[in-house]
Amino acid sequence: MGKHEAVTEGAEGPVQFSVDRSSPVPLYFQLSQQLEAAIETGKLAPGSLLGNEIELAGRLGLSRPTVRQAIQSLVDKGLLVRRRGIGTQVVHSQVKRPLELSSLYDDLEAAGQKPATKVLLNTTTEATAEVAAALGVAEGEEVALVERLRLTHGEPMAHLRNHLPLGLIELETAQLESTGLYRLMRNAGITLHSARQAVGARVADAAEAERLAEEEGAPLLTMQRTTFDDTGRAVEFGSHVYRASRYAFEFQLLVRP
Amino acid sequence: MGKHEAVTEGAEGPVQFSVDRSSPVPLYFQLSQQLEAAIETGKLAPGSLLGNEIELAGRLGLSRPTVRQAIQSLVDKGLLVRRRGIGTQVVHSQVKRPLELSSLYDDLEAAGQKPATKVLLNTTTEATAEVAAALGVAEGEEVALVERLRLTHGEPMAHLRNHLPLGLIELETAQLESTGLYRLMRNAGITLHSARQAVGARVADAAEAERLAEEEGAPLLTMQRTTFDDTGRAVEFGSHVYRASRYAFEFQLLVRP
DNA sequence: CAGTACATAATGTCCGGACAATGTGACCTC
DNA sequence: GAGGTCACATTGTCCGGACATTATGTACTG
Repeated sequence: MGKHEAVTEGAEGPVQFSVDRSSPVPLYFQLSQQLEAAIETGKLAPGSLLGNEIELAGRLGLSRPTVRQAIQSLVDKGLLVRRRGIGTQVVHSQVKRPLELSSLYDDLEAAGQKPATKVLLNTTTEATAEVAAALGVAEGEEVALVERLRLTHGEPMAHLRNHLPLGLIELETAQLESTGLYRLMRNAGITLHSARQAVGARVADAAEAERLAEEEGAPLLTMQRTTFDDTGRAVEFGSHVYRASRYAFEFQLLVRP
Repeated sequence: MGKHEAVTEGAEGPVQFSVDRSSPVPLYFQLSQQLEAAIETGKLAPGSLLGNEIELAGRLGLSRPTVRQAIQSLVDKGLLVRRRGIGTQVVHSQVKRPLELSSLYDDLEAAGQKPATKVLLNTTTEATAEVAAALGVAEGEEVALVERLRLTHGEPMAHLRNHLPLGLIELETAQLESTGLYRLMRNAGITLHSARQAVGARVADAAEAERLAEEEGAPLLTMQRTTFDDTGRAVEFGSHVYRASRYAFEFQLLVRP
């Protein structure tokens, strides 16, 4: 199969793109990945124009809709901005990543913190009113309960309590200690779709302080999260407490046009 | 101009859609709005199939790409889920709204809380190292500074401190007390694009406690936010403190597939 | 010199079709 | 009856074109 190539004027000379029609990877996806890589490595400088869609399509041997689909996916990610009559520009700010439904485990791992997990509890319990409402089950119904302590550098960082409906996934303590809950759920074939979160703060009582190696009255960051799969089922309800002295939520968010 | 209509089987009978080709509103947008309205009012029941794209297009007198564009926008909003070989389903969870770059003012107003704002400070100051780094200006450069107290039911809820580059917008105290900062910026022609946020917690010191009518040692929720416009300029740096006893961040987020 | 009108360039919208990939269910075979 | 095979339905990808809309710059006009 022939490879088509195209050149776009970057900051330090031209940037090359090419697509492989014999690959099973969709053409628009090939292009969007190359564009994203070029942007992230700085080969496409912030603020620079991308060159018009028609010509880019022609040079790559693609149709304009395909090129547009590639560009659109990066616009949705916040990496590009389109201006009618002007062109498409590389956004010029420190966009890192938008808010994702990532687990604390993944966050820490990405930050190179090598998180450790200690499973305090892995059992079942009767759903309280709050848990039942969140998971959409009857009050008093049996649900899975996991309590974990997340540590970095041997120091506790957060206390995580999760309730899950039964029959969804078999949680083994060993797995829980070696990876994050979301990864386990994804591996079990559950398609995470959305989550509803609430973030607040309170001060530690004696028991919490003890668990987290803080003093009584220390500030704590709290998060409650209900996660849904793509059928709309609630698949997890989490009630977490973080030491404010050691953790803060950081995220990027995009304005939907 | 002829109107085409289409019927999709909903929960309690058929749902009608129609597009008006004489309208300047894009066809895909007309359709997506009607679909969204039907979903929100429950005329399209959660979990119900949408009917295949080809037929829907035919009945509306639209092409399939146009119908797909309408559906895609709702998939991006998390309202619909596509399954290859199956069809398009109405997601059936309590999706309310994804995380948006909304101001506290809008949040409270939407919740029917009638927020009041008291401007404590509306002046300029020299940028500290932190502010300079966030706004991308030189340390010591003159920037605008606004401090506001946000109240509901006569009770303080949050202390808001914002730094802005000079020359971007003229902030008048009267306007600041009657609406939110983001709305003022949008009205001034600034296109908000993305923001980087950090949410943490700490306990109140004596001065903060006094300002917020809390006691010393009370838990506070803190947020720092840098907002960028679509050219990548930092247009605002906010450093806010909320009374944890009266406020928590709530939001919905979607998993990007 | 200022203001308008026009040409130009780029993205936005829309069409009609083609083939591929995938999940479901029915049918058939053993 | 159990299992595999195949037809079918549906979304996924891609094409090539057409016209509309909007912003920019230029040339013309008063």
